[in-house]
Amino acid sequence: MSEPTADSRTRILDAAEALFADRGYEASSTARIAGHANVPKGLVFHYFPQKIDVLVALVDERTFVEELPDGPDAPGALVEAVPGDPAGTLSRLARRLPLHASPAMRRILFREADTHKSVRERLGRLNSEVFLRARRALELAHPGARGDQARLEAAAATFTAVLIYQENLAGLTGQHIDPDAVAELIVRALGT
Amino acid sequence: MSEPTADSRTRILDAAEALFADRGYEASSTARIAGHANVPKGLVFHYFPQKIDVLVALVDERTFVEELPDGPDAPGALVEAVPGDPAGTLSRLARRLPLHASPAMRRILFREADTHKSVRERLGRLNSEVFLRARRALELAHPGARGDQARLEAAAATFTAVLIYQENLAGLTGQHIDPDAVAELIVRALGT
Amino acid sequence: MSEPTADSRTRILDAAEALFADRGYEASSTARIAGHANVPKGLVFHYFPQKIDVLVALVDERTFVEELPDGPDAPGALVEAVPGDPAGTLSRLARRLPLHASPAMRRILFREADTHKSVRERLGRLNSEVFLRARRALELAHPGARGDQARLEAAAATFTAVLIYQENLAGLTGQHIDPDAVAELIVRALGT
Amino acid sequence: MSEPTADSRTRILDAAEALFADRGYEASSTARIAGHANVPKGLVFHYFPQKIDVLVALVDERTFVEELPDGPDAPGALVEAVPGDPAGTLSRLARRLPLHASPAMRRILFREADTHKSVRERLGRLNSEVFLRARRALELAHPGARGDQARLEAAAATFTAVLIYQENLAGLTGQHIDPDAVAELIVRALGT
DNA sequence: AATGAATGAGCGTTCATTCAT
DNA sequence: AATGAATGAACGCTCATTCAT
Repeated sequence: MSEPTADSRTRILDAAEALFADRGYEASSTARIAGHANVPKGLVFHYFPQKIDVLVALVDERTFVEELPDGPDAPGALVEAVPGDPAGTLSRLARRLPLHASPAMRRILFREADTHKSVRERLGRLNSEVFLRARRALELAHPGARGDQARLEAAAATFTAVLIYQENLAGLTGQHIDPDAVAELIVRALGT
Repeated sequence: MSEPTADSRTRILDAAEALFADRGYEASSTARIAGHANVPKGLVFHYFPQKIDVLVALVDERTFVEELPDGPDAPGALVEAVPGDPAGTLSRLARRLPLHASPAMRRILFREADTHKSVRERLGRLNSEVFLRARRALELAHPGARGDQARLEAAAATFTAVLIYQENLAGLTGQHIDPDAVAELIVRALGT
Repeated sequence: MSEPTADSRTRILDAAEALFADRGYEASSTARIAGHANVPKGLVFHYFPQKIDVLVALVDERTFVEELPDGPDAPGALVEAVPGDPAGTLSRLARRLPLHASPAMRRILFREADTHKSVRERLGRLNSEVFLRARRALELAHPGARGDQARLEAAAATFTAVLIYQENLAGLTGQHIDPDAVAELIVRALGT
Repeated sequence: MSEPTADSRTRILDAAEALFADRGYEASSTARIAGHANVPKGLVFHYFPQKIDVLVALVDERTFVEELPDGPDAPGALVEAVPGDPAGTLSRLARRLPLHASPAMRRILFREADTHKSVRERLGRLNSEVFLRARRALELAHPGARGDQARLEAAAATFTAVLIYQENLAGLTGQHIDPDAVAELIVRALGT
């Protein structure tokens, strides 16, 4: 038995996700959200007392940053890590960002981050996570790099920044950056 | 000796610069701009027929991307370039972005880029300029890197991205990146 | 027993009808309409998304052109027609214009016709209807007038124009025209 | 020697004439008039202290109702009158309205009449004049019609109304009326 | 006579939010 | 839980008019 129409709350969130991604939070009125969701205007405020709560709920419920389980040294924590192949490891990380979110939610995450604290926090968590993984991957690949802690951090931070903002940057500046090339670069910089 | 009161148009732009940087373009009403500038509401529209024209005027008049003079090989074109010291050259570039703009205008440039074409274009110009200079610096430092054109470009693009977005990224993700460390990293990656 | 207060939408239309008739559409602000209707400004736009929709609604809902029922020869189609008494027939038509509308709506109909298409269309319908009835009346009265089709049409058009614009003309030019006298004139012109 | 550019006052009136005819008095701002006239905004108010004065000046200076000279029986007063040819006389009147005004000024005259007293007065004068001439023409043609004074007046008023509003009516109702046919009709109505 | 900056009331419209039902 | 009428502050913008120069 297939579901009937999704329930109102879900439909409201669906509509908001599409609209926020398309035109931004400010430019999406609650009335329009209700219209797209095909629910009466008042119902939006029944579920979400303030407009901002819709955004918060979206970020809470529809983005998920996959965190490294257990301690930093837990076995199997980093599926993509392959000792001895640091560039490949980073490339795989690039292709499997530890972020579960629709493309629309990704756009929202970047677009609203500088105006809304809860969004910014989620983005910060994503950043930490990617940074952590990149650093771990580099550590695993270069067991000797211990003395170069500072350089390793800079490498991980650089990779993280480029990786997370890649899409965004291309839209703003028109310049495309290939994450694989950056991965290779980073690895060379730390190379034997 | 204090200046006489600046003329109204300047006061309007001053107020807008401060407000746009502080709360964003959308959230700064024309009435508030007029209030801060201490001019009547109508005067804003006397000088700037549409609100967006205030933003455009700010970007036009208060940001300036310093472009490389003459041809690509003009002497003195790249004041920060010192052959044989690529890392230092990049570091100097990091400290002297070819962008003349107040801190407030920089915030505006990054913040409004994805919503307003004219802002995006200015940012694109800045990006190109930094990329060009970074690439030139790396070429000068590594005359032998000719065969590695692709890697050189990736290096320049990576450095540019980190450099331009550094401030922004720190605000969004809480992670600080030291441009000097990135410069050193990049240079190492291109190796001897 | 006085009616309970009419609902808001009705009160808005009442206020607009009075104001549009009194000072014209352009000169009646939405704020003033709301004030007269004793409703908050925003409510006007709840019911009528654009100001023009108020005028359109008035014309749609508060003017009605009574069209000739059935086919052109339907019995009883033209209640005022009395064969053999064409002047009387026209006079009766003059006294019972096939237009159901308050005096205020009539003023609005004439006043806004040249600026607003929907008003003009309604007025055009009224004109056609009066013309049709006048022509029919003359045909019934002068069964022999078949050869004079052109003259008959001119007569009907003349009568229609004078009849419909009578009130308007008196206001503009100060000259009053007696529809009965025109009816008699028209009939004489078409001879025995 | 041809004139240099017309003087400012004239240019302002030219611009206002074109704009008022095109979009109406209310919808033509003084700033736009100044723009079209290529004069500074302030100058409009130098010549015409209030906006309405522009309209008044246009009507005063650019429309002229040619009045019957001398007394009502002055010889040669009615150039188009030809005793014995009343229909022809009326037709000639239709073709040579005693109104000197550009097509633009005619539009203004009809359009603004119901909102502006000075315009309405000028239109009233035109109406009287046409009425007078039509009545005189009919009197000359039908010397015996003395007993029918009332009918003669109705005939003249009908002809006047149709003649003056002909163009206007066609625009509003889509119905065209041929003044010659009306002339013939009127004359038949008074016929021998 | 000529100029354009200055003024402020008012306009149509939007919108988040409230609330009685 | 569900509804949509009601509310009023605020928004971007227009405009006739004033006035110092």
